[in-house]
Amino acid sequence: MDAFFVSVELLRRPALRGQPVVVGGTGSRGVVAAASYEARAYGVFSAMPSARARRLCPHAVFLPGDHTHYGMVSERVMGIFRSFTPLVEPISLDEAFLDVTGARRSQGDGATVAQRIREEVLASEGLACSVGVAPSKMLAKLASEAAKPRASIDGPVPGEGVHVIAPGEELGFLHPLPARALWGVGPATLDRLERLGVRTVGDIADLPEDTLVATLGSAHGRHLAQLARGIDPRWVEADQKLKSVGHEETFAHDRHEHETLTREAVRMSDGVAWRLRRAGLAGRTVTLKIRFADFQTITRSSTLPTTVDDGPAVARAALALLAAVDPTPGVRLLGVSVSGLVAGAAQQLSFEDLGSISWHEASGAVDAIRERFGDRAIGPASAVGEQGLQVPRRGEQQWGPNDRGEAE
DNA sequence: TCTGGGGTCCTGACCCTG
DNA sequence: TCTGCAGGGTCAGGACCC
Repeated sequence: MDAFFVSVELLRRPALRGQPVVVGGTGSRGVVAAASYEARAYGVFSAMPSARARRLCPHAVFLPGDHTHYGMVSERVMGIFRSFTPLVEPISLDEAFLDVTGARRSQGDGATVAQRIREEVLASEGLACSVGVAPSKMLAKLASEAAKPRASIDGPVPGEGVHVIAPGEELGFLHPLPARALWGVGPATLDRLERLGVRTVGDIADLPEDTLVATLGSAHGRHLAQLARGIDPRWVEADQKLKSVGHEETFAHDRHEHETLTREAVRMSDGVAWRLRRAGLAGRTVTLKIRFADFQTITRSSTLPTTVDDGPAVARAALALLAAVDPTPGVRLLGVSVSGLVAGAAQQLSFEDLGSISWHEASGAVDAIRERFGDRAIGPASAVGEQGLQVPRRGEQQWGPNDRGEAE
């Protein structure tokens, strides 16, 4: 999807069309989630600190993101994709891989299917998307980027909408691209590659695989060597299993006291456990993540004897890890996640009782109350702060806190 | 300039076990 | 009993993706 979050907002606020619009965190610690092509012309890009975006483009309209709404629109768009092929692998809210090999006889070739998908998404949702058609996932992804509109100081330059890389054309397309274009080449890898004199994907392809392995490690080196030669054997996987569920928040102001962090950890544990139960999952490993004021980030994890899916059990493990951390230098981010997931309820019930019922049964009652009265109707008493009960919702603070310290 | 949130995957260190 | 080794699990950190 092209500038997905911005495009969705423009449907709700058509008066903003043609203006620089930025969606993301609006506080001083927020980041840009998406920028309209008009804003991009000023050098505003996603993942950029919002404060910097404001300096670059002070007259832009800044909107807080609405993750819930984007999620609903995304579901509908994915539904359109699935009407063309069941083999849809979502990468994010606004991107997906589609394997249309089996649909060619009934729907036409890749380019035809791509064009029909674009027309359908535009007609149903009013949203523009760009499609890459290629023999492999990585090439399709790069082709879709080649098909996108471009920002310029004279306004957005329309893209071709559909870009096709036919068999035999892979290396001609791939090798002139900058090395950074390859999936798996981020700032750190690029830095190492540049020390080898690498500038383009073709340069990577010219390097012996042994050199890449010695520079980047075995798995990463071999993987990049293959990608640079246009070899990408990964299939489109329609039903990928979730491997971890977590929640983390950057605070508007650093926290220095154990008491505050304990309350936050209980609140997050409750939210994570609730999401696990709704997904029908339970996990064994609880990880606590802490980012200090100087941006040093540590993780501490604990693997439990049995799987857990209730808030008190997750919180117990998280608080035990938190107890060993000194928060006095200032903590800017706290996170709780659960991994080692298995389908189904927790293996063993907690022995702690609430009178005559177990925590597991209590969690079921909590879920029923939230189902009926909303997610903030009930929660752990120890998580109640000055603003009342704050059960974390997935993505509600996706792009950073506002300066009042509230979720956006 | 001052850096979000939700994820996945990889690597290396360390420990335990056979 | 001690030592070496291999393999697996755990833990922590880093890099990357959108």
